[in-house]
Amino acid sequence: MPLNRNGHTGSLMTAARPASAPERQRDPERTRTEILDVAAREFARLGYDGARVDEIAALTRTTKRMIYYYFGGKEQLFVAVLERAYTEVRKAEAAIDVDHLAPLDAIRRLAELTYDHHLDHQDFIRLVSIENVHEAQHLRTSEVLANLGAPAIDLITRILTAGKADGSFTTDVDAIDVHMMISSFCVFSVANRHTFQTLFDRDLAGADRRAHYRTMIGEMVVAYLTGVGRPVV
Amino acid sequence: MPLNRNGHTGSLMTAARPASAPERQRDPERTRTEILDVAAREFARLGYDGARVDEIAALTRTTKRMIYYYFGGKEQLFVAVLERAYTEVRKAEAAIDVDHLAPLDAIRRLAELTYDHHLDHQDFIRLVSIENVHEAQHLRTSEVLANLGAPAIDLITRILTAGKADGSFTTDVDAIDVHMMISSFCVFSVANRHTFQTLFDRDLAGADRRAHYRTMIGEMVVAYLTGVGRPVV
DNA sequence: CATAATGTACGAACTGGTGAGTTAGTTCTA
DNA sequence: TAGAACTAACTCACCAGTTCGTACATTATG
Repeated sequence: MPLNRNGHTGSLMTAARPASAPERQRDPERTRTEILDVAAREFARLGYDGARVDEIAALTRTTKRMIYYYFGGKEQLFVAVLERAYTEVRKAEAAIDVDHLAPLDAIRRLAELTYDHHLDHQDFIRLVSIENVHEAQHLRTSEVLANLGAPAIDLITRILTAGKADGSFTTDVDAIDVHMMISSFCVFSVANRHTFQTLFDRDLAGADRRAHYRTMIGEMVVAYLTGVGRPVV
Repeated sequence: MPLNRNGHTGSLMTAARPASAPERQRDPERTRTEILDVAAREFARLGYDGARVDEIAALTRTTKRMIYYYFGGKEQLFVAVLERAYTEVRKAEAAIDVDHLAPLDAIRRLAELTYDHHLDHQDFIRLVSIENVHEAQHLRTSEVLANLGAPAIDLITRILTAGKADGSFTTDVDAIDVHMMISSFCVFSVANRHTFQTLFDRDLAGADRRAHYRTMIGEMVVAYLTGVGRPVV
């Protein structure tokens, strides 16, 4: 299992060794990252209480003692996992560029990109669900994650402002509500996939339905922003 | 703590005793129900692995032994909790009557009623989230819950058929997708309440916002069913 | 009095966490 | 530059408290 990510804030930032370099026996960067990788999988798979520190350690090339050495405890490890996951998502969001599109196309595109992003990061959605069961008690204690939602809202605000200015949006709505509308659809598709499948015999996240639901969320948002208040024919 | 619910499928359905009757020392019906009530709260609050059998027993007037006597184990207890919760929700859904309304009003009303129902049963939504973390493994083993989604879909199908017939719905969409659209919004409002609050400083389930979001989901559905495909002004 | 219902006490396995000692790799010094 | 000195990184063995589950005794009730 190759390790290639690097998000550690060490005091001395060691440059990534070239592939030809001899494998170090001691590599704090690698150890930390590997623990986080495994922990993220285990927490997403089994929940906070379901995941076992011993098992996480066993799936690592290091020992349980190292988890306590680097993170302090199970709870702090979970917070670290959440922090890294949210930070990565934020980076992906920041890469979204729809400013060059007309407002209607921009908001549709944003919805579709959000949908794809959620479907591609199902473990992250699971972690968020788990954190909600715990009433966001870990997220709340993290300082790293303060004001993490702002950039996404700013983007939507820009689109809404432009759309109202040029008359393409007729519905008066605020950015957080639009974000919530898009998120709810995308999150539900992943988070409630299993009970929905059981009750309605339809896999919301199945590869064969992705295109359909991607289009649907785009149309939903556009219909809402252009349709409410317009007289029905 | 008064007990008043009664959903047990005992072999002999004992009629509810009048309030004046002497309190029985042994009352399997009451014991079973009380265990289910407490277990539902604890599982919803802490998740499957977070909830403790000893703690559930302690919050009951009976002992842990009775949990094993009546349900067999922690896992079967959780399944019983899910079964009762889903069955109650089904009853509430069956009580919804919008057949007398015009299609547009009917679908809007259904969305609004669904929203209220979700907000009033947040513990149920939590149980569903928890069950999804476990990939619906308990729900799948339950025979009681087979085809539980059918009535809800049938109702939507009737409304959609009527709306297409009289021309008030222009968008071609199937009933399960409409259900999913409504559910995603309502479920998200409750299930992701805590992380959303933390990131965006807005309580989606706050009493002061319920009217706003109830209206919003109604308008969303109506806009989607009437708006997609119509030329934008 | 037969039996369904209930309480008591206990145990085996697990689980998060830690004390204490060891080693790889770096840096300082003569 | 040899090697001493130092420290971060690491291993091992273990513990104390917990947690699900059960054997066995007891009592209410029809």
